[in-house]
Amino acid sequence: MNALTIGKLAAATGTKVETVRYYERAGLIDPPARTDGNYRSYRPEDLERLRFICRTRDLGFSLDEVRALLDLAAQRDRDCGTVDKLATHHLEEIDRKIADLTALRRELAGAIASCAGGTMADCRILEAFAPTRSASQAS
Amino acid sequence: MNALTIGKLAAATGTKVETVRYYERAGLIDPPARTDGNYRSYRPEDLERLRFICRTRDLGFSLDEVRALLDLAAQRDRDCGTVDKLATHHLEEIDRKIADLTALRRELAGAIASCAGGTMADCRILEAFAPTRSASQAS
DNA sequence: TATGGACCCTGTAGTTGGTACAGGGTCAAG
DNA sequence: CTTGACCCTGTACCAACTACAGGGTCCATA
Repeated sequence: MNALTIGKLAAATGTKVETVRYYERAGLIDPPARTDGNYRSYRPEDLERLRFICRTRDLGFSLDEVRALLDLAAQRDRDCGTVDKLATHHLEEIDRKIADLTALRRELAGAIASCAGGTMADCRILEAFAPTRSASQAS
Repeated sequence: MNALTIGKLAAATGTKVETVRYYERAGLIDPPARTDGNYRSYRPEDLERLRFICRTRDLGFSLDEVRALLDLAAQRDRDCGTVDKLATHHLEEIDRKIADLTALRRELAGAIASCAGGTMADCRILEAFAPTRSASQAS
């Protein structure tokens, strides 16, 4: 009745049709029923599932992690400690990335700040990128 | 005399041999001279160049940007404003990434904090990943 | 001198998470 | 009945490597 075409499903979640098909190939969503004309026909639950996938992807989980979360969510009687572990691990990774980017940002900002213009030959930014101070001599 | 094999070059920069060959294919480093046995033979300048590439890659520049920086650095008499622009633009991107990750971190941390354990069925983390509160009813 | 192991060569395929066609079929409105 | 929007499959492409497979080279040691 309230079946959805792939286009509607994609539109409802802000994904692209190709991405939905890709998720099917990747085993994140089950192959749906087909209409007489061989169109994919989705049920409301499929929309929920896709929304879950989009949300977790937005939160930076890899497709493998999303798969794991979906599997876990399906086992409704089990303890949710595993989910907590997965999420916490992901949080740590995010923290690592932020720390890396912050360090990198400081370095780059320092290099930029030290440049007073002029020619390439005495550009402090390029100098900061060259690992030895003699990087630009010699023939 | 002080010619380097690809292995030495890679070791001296902390890259892998395959990566060096990849950079050659990608046009970041010139095809070096070959020995009688058809081994690549690198000069000290090549080491400098590879170090520059590694350093800028570490700072998060894309290979395209690295290529541009290398081209710019070679034009020693020109004004270095372009380098400044490229670096500043990259810095802005890093800031964007940090901001994105920070927002995401907050969301994820919130979800994790709200979970008090129990079964999947009442896991707050999973709930936070489900976009509608009715995501788990109906057969 | 022979041989073994460390190194090098080319070429191709895989990774992640999609995106972009090409070349068709289907469906609903006018 | 035609037009245009949508759908189908299959394949190739993106970054930036990485990992083989199947061979060749080099050199130290027995």
